[in-house]
Amino acid sequence: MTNVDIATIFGRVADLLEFNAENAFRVRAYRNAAHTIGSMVESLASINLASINEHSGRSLTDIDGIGADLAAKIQILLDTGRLPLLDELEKAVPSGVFAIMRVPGLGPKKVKLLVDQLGIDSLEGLESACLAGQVQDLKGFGEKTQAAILAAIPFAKSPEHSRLLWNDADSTVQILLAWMQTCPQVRQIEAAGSWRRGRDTVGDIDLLVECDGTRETAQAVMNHLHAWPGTTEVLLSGDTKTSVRGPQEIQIDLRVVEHASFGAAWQYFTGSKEHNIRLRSRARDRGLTINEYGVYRLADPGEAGDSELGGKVGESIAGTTEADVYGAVGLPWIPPELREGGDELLLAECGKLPVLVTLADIRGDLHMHTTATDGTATLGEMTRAAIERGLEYIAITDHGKRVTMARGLDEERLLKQWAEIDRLNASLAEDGAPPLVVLKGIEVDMLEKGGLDLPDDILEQADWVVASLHYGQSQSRARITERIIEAIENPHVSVIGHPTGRLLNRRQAYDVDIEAVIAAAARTGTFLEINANPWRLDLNEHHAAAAKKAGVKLVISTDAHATSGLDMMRCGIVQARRAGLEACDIVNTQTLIAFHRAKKPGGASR
DNA sequence: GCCGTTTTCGGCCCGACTGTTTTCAGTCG
Repeated sequence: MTNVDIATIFGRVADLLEFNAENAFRVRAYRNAAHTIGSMVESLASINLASINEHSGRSLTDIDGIGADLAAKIQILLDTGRLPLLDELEKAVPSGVFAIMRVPGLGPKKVKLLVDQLGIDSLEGLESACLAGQVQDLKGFGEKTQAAILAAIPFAKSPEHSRLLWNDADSTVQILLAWMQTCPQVRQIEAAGSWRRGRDTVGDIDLLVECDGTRETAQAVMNHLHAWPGTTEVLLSGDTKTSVRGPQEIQIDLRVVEHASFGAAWQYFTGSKEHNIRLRSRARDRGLTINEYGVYRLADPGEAGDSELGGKVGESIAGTTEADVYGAVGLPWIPPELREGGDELLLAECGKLPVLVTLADIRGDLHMHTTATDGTATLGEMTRAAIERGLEYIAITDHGKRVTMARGLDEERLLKQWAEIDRLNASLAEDGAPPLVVLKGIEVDMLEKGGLDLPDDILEQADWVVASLHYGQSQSRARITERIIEAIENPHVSVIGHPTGRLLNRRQAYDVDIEAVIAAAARTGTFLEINANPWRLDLNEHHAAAAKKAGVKLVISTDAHATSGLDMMRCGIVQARRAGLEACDIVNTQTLIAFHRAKKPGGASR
């Protein structure tokens, strides 16, 4: 049982408990546990073993949100691979329920009614019941609800709606912001939600607009979104809030607020939900309450009234800016990338928030391809593009010969490329200080049978060696882990490229003991990559944070296959920020001289 | 089901929108 297995089981228990209308806080406890466990790198099995053997002070109940009961359930899962509670729940609930729950507008209560009263246990059954007019007669349903369900069934039937990659969502966000700014009633507009927190994928887009506070202007702003050429459908529209469907089926939520509430609303709509729950709990402890309109004292509820656009009229403490909202509960402003309901409030409280790395900190890019293998730009073109972007050094890392599909380089072609790089560097340096230094690199492949696809006597001549695993991804966890650790132990390997191999929305990571990989990297001084390609973002934020904790330095690289690929660096930066990384944790924020000093001994030095 | 410089019991974030209602429940974020 891996952490992910256990998290999945707890999530399923939460779903089923919710369907049974169990205590909402019990449901939340299972969901929280699933979320926490799913993002942990340290395996529950090893924590459990350590606590049983009593040679460690750490036990399962030390994990935030895991009490005696859940700890016992985790142990049962580790011992037997099954959870009796889940088996029981699944026996009592028809399996088609989860498909029905995916119909927008149908939650646990309504679905339970459909199941209990009409015996519906599938989407098909639901469809025929609607067509027969049976659904509208149920208590709490009606004609409109029945029609809405019927209209939404195709949506629920279609294959899992995948979330947008952050980079794709970002493009839509930029277009939307520009469009909305052409609306004269818009005084200020910002995007919030998971896009702002920089999650690797984004489920919907949240926009926040400030206007003068009257109903008419709020309506005009919402109408402007309805009129956006990308809007395909208006899902709902009230006094201050509207939702539409946009390109690629993405849902866009727009909220209109007054100036005095803008910061509170931005904070609220940025989330995450868990972060907001913790922040609001903290407010309650201090006799305050936070909503999207501001921070208020918890006194004289009778005095509270409503303004035209909603919100309490009473003793408001803060709300104009986010910093004021955090300040009202005694905290400094917290960067959105850290707002996931982990330990960020604690760090903020004791003044230990990291100073997160920014794009401006980056001096080099250490993973890219050229036309020598599967890139679309030549060595010269990539170099010019890097200079235009203000980089001080780059490493050319075309594929090694194992990647035959990309015409991977053998010894002869690689040495030829390196000679070309020597000449290029010389010409760049002709007029004094070179604008940029090109490093002689290679992306070697970790072979299925072990070892690398180029020999050590070649690799020792390189400035920079990326080792990646492209083949044999379905091998066992033990075998894949062994292959990667063997590469880490090679003195010439500088960094492990995209260490887990995931492709978002397309392919799972290969099965690898990432804890062991991180430990080996720490032991040998090998770097780990945060691959900035929007499909990869690999390592993910949890792994990258664990690497930092273990003392491993990270490299953010674009893996560019075209000059435009160099611009993806910002995606990697966002990922690194989510991991809480500072400039000093990232190798390619260093000057070229410091970078050479930081590499492990074994490679060539310039 | 978790959690505790007030607590081992009694709390647990907060509000908009819709449809079905006649004051509110369910859903969603």
